[in-house]
Amino acid sequence: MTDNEQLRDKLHTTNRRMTRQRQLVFDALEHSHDHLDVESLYQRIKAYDSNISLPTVYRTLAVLREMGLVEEHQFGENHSHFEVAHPAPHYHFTCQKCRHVLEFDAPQVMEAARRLSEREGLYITDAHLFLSGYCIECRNNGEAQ
Amino acid sequence: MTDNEQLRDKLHTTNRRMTRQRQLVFDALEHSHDHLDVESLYQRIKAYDSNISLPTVYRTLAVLREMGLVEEHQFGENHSHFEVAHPAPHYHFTCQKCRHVLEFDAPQVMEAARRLSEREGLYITDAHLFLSGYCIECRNNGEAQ
DNA sequence: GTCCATGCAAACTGTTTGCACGCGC
DNA sequence: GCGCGTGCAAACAGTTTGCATGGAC
Repeated sequence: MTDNEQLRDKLHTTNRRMTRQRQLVFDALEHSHDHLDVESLYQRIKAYDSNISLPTVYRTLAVLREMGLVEEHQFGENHSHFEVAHPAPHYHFTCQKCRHVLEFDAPQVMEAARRLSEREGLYITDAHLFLSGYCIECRNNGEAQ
Repeated sequence: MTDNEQLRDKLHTTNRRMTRQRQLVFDALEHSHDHLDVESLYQRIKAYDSNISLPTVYRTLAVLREMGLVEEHQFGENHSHFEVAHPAPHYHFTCQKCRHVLEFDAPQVMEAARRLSEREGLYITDAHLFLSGYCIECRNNGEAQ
């Protein structure tokens, strides 16, 4: 099943329509392996459809997130970043200087979450581990530490 | 050393002045063992000084955070929550239904961070682990899961 | 043809800034 | 008294909403 079929399918089973705009937003996220904020995403999509509006991008992202196709992250900023949902849990480090994002996994985190949920009777649906500091390049440039 | 002396001291060593407003903001955070958002904090402080302004609360929080006396958290919302800084690293779970915040520690997290930083040459200054889901009360009330 | 999705403009929330006055040191 | 801190109002960034038109099914 191609990604677009997956999108069409998920939309159909939730009584939503496949539109050019939704396809464009999803494609843009798929083809960027970055963690785009809404404004950057909007700019990229405008290259393919100069008429698309920012509210449509926001509404589409909300729909995609609701359907579980994309994930939203804050990264300690006042705006959101989005990426296509990965099957495996994964976490993020961002450099405070160059804003580069590094993804990593750490099975210890789900283990800690599992223990906590057992002890406290929680039902945990989301786990975000967000590290920040300085990456090796920024450290070497003497820009910090 | 009392907490107010600690505040006065930190202010002094960073060439800042002790004001009634700064004292009030710090006190309010100290006496609430919650994770207040700025609006709630503002409302509480207004009970002691009805003239204090919201920008002053924001400016004071920025100063306290810079001095390392308070910590800021996002909790996946579009506004910030603040708490007095704890010596030990600690993490948060919030219930998506009742918004209750549970603090916990998990040494595995710093261990994972340490390994990652060694492997990638990072200098890590902050680690936030944020879990969310449903607390035991909200599960039992059949409100979710 | 029906009704959901879009574009536009305007509203809204959380936060920050410019500026003149006031108070800590 | 000097200059940082405050209150007020206004600006700002990111996001959401109301509404009339347009397009998916």
